[in-house]
Amino acid sequence: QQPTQQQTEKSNQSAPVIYPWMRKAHINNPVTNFTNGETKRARTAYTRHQVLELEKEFHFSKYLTRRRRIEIAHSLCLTERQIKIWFQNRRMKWKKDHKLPNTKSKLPDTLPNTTMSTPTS
Amino acid sequence: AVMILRSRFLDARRKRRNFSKTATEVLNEYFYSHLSNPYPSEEAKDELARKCGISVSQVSNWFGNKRIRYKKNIGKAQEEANLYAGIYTIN
DNA sequence: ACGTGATTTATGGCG
DNA sequence: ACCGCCATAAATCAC
Repeated sequence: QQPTQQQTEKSNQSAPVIYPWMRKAHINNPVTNFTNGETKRARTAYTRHQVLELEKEFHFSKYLTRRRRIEIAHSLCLTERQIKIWFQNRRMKWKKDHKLPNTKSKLPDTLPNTTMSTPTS
Repeated sequence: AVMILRSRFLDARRKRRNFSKTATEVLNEYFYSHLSNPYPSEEAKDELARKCGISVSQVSNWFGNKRIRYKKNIGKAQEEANLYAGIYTIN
């Protein structure tokens, strides 16, 4: 067990730089992984039933009243916060799906000049 | 049961394809030359998307995946990817 | 089987 | 104080 090597090789200047963005974030309610000693963040996968119901509700209305949120939370065994966040995420997804995938040029109109050179699809 | 299988057909990720080699090269070049802060601005994403022939959200996906997967390594084959930026960290 | 692009839960900042 | 939007993290899916 003597790694008598200091790794003073030529490839020395590369790896060890750790910038702040590389640190872990959001490491709460971790799941104890014994096999590797790793501590992973738990990400609960909602059941098909839960998603189906949420999806139905979303189709009915994109926004929730406080009252409705409480009802759904109880009926699906999720927290109010989870319901709220699910709807937020769902709205984001809806926006992504719903906006035209191509020609996202946000140029309003009123082109200053007519030098538009053949958009060509 | 059939419903379940059916829903998988409609998933977009079904049709997943890898980006072109040049696109990946462009993205990696940006990533490694901004290793200290690999968070492209909206304008930078726009330009990367144009250069790579992919959408802006695909650029965002790529950087999200890249950051997480880089972190999960730190000092593995990541050194070897240093071929891209060398030592000139522009940030 | 694994690599990689995409999607799904979840956080935090800001308005 | 609260809630929505947004960019992002992290895990996971699926080809």
